[in-house]
Amino acid sequence: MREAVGAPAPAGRPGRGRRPGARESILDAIRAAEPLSRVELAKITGLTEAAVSMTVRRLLEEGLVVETGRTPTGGKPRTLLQLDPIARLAVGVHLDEDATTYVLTGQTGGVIARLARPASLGDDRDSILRALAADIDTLLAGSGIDPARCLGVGIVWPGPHSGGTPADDTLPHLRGLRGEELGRQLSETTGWPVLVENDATAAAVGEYWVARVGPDQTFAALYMGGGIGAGIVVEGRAMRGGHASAGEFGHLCLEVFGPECWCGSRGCLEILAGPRTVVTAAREDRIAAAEAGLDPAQPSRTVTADFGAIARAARAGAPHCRALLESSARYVAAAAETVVNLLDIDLVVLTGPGFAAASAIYGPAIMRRLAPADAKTWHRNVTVTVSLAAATASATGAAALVLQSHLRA
Amino acid sequence: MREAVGAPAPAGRPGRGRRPGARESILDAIRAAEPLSRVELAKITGLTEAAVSMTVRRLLEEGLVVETGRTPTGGKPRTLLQLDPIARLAVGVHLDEDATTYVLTGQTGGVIARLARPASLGDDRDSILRALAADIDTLLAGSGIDPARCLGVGIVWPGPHSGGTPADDTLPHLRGLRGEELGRQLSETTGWPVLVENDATAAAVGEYWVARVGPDQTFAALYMGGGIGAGIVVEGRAMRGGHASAGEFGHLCLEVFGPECWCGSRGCLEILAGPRTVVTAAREDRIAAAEAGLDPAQPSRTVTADFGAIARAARAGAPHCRALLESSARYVAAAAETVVNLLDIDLVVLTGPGFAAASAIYGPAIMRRLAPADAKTWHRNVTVTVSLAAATASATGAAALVLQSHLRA
DNA sequence: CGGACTTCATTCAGTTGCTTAAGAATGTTA
DNA sequence: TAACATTCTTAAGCAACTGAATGAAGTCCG
Repeated sequence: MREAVGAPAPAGRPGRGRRPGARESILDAIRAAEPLSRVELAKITGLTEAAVSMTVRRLLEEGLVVETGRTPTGGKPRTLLQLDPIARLAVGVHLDEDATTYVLTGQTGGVIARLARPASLGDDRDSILRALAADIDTLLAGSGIDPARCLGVGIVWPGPHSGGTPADDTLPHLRGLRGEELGRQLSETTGWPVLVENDATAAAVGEYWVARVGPDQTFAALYMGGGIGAGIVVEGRAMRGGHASAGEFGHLCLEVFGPECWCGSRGCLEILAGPRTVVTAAREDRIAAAEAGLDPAQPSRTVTADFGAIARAARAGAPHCRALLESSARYVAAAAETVVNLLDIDLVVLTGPGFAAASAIYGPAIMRRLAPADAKTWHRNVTVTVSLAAATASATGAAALVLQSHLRA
Repeated sequence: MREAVGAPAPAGRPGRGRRPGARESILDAIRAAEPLSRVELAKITGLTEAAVSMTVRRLLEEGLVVETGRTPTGGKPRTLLQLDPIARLAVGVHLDEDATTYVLTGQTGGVIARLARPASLGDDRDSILRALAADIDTLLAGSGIDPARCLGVGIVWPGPHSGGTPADDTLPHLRGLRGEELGRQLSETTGWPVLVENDATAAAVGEYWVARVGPDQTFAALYMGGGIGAGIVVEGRAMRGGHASAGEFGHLCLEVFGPECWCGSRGCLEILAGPRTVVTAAREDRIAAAEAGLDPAQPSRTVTADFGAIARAARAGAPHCRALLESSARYVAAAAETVVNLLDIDLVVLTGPGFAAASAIYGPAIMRRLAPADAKTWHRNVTVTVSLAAATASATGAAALVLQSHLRA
């Protein structure tokens, strides 16, 4: 068991004097496979039973962990340990193209309270920040939980966690705002510590957190909202890349001489089969548009909303919409295969509103694409699943990042 | 500065009680930027000056590091530290399709002695193993170096470091041999500790080692020999994937409905533009075959050798050969862009005999492909370079793996 | 030339987080 | 009730690192 999914490193330097972290290993092991006894923890983490005992005592004193029962053995029964779900909490905020979602999440990833707001929270940065702060207060107040237990706020958007702004034209009122500025300003406004993260990366962390993925699994969370991204977790650590823009799954090249993408390159997944492209195609196909109830005279809704409408129509049997999605899915499947091959991924999780709406098409397409080479050459066993909480995965992941960065200390 | 490029983890568990490793950080820092003084090391590694001082003393006692001068400052001059290039050595062996290469390498990655042998060392496993052992002894004996300084043998092949065998039909006499068996058997035959590694991964480690790449750079070594692979190093650690088959760069999908690849999928880079495909195309094009001196009646040589001939012809101005390589390069460039976008790579190094022969075509093609989106969207600065020692990069990397796994302790 | 100053490096005491080894607690089985 | 099995805790020791003070080796300047 290695280190767990990481928040952005505290600073350029390695944590001074940090040890491999019995605390962290133990908390992560319990999270992934609770309930566990001390002896089991020792086996899993590779620590001594003595070390586990001491560390667990501290965790019990802090209230992070609780004893919840015993299982009989040949000798003294094991005392089982679990995380106290509400011992520590964090707020996750997801700034998406078509909605703003707030969740209050405990150590086990369970959603304790949630709040949905329209995407547009105000006309300028200041009013948006004030609205965010007010909503966070409302969420905490409404939950009935002691705010002292809340460790901070994680905020998630389609941009990188630092060093840049969202690349496409979502979030118009925040345009030009860099991740670190957003974090600092929101921290000043709310008084909470704030972490900023990319939506796909956060979704991956959230999935790692709530779906009890083990640190031994290499996994990718494919996220479809207004665009497509991927969060990649290797040995329990989220990959962010040198400049915090890893996971640009939408800009994998799938056609060397394909159409020009807005990113400046050609044949990207996004331009060939991204949700925006699907929506555009549906609006241009009179039958598909009618199937999905897309009004050509009123092109105003968000990509996510339109895509959802297309997916609903396809589920209801509409052939043109279904064909559009099937076509998109073949590209997404090839891109998924690329990622799986390049990184030797064990587990692919589909998440975000796009895949939540259309997983019945995309999931099987990916599995069909992976199957032949898996059987013939790689002899691996890649699992493709759909997130159980695709709609809130990113917000939960944002909160999980905050929790983890604090529980590590 | 994080942990350095990793040898395969000692065992499933985390090294029991391993500390973040002042030793490792310091050695890695010196390797990447020697000469350095103790105070500089403290700054770079984040350790205290006291800790650096103590650790360096031990390294001096062990002879790993030497003091090599002073630089004046305002006060007491700094004593500069360097690695002793021949304090510890390791043998790297590269089992390639068309040759077997041995290198004896010191701590700084410099090649102290080398030996080249034909690819086919024998007709069965036993005689191959005996030939390997004999050649390793010859190399060591001929170098005039005390064998006690040699830490072991790294062996590199086109297969995974464990859990599998080379996927294509190279190395016919070793067919069916698994990585861990090869390592164990060679260890028994030679008496040295043996590590097995994939050729592309080893090339990446070798490049990290000799080209003084810093742990802060995310980089990919693209390796072209009889096929195409990639070794990826993130935060100073080589990515191997859950089942040791990461870096299957040759099986990125670049044409969703492309031709069927031998891996069982479609449109893979390998089948569209891999060296084997280039060679086949050249042999089928009468003019290109003539340009490269490929005899259609005698199709026996290796892919690597034929590809080299094509590249030489192209360098000499042969238009058909050049066109074939340009065509291949456009696919490779798109695949490189995919990797760069997905993992936020800073540095791409081209290595292996294939790229060594044809880097003049592939390098610029990759840069041309990356440029527009870099300028328009990503605002990053990806460096594309050619390995200075492409021919021996893998063997050097194999040796580097051995050195590192020992110097960490 | 000698003292002040600057910077590099080391020493020493104290803390932390583990390890090993022994032992206490808590059950089952005969 | 004694013997056993297993889980968990305690105690002593070690290794690595930190912080703060000290020593060492130069430059600068009157």
